[in-house]
Amino acid sequence: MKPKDITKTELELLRSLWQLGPATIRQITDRLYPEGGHSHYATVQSLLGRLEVKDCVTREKQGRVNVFTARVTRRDLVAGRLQETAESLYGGSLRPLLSPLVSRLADAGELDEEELATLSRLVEKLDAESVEE
Amino acid sequence: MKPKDITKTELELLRSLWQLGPATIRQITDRLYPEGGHSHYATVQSLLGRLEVKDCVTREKQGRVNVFTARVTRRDLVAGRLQETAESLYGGSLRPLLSPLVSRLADAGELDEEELATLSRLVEKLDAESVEE
DNA sequence: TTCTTTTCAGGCAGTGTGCCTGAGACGTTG
DNA sequence: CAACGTCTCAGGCACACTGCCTGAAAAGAA
Repeated sequence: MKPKDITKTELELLRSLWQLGPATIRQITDRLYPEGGHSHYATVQSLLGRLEVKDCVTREKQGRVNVFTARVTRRDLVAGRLQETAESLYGGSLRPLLSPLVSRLADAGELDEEELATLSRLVEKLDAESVEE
Repeated sequence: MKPKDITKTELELLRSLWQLGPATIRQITDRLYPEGGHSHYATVQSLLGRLEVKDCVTREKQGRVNVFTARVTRRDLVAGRLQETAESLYGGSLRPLLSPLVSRLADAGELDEEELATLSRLVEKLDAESVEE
């Protein structure tokens, strides 16, 4: 159960499913390739098939058509990526991710003064506990 | 300058460089493949070459041998991964990463009561500001 | 010289990715 | 009915990447 090895194109499909909700190949194709012909339709189908074996999507036959539903949320994917990053770089520990994240949040100006202060204090404390780098 | 597309094997080399400091192919090979022969030596060389074109490593000729030095830190790689995740899933905004990270930190028991409380309060506030999911 | 070590150039099988063709199944419309 | 459009499945293809390896040359050590 590792919903991680998702390619950019596959992610586009998931995006569509998140927005549309359960949808048919046709609906997704029209969304990603307006003006798309038979080949694009088949491409979407291919990718959906791959997403299905990756357990990221379910297929349900409604009458004659297949309706696909996303089985993972954006949050699931984020969590998976964070886990993966922690594993490959810090032996599974997630705490070392906090400091870089806060740094970048600060740089990007995505936090206000007070939030930043709170976080910085906390990160500093955490980093002091563990020997860094 | 995107130090991200690093494979698991390449990461092993970087690990070695981080630990050894500037090192020769021989040193790295002995570390990763004790008992390794010519082919392993060449493998390491190949991978170092690829890391070089990815700007993750520098090569410097000292006398007859090449000495390789890591050009990225573990922190750089983490930051890159976070950025990448934010881009592919949230259009570049890093803030939505905070909430899942804190959740997992809590689940993993990597924080004490007080730290958790502080973070939870902050995350809750942030999530309230932005419409989530 | 002979042996060892380092280096470079290049290749190869396996896999993943994105895309596409072809053909059949089914219903609709003339 | 026949013609058409839509949906589905099976399969394939070119390209790139990954990890690994061979072969041979250059340069010092014995």
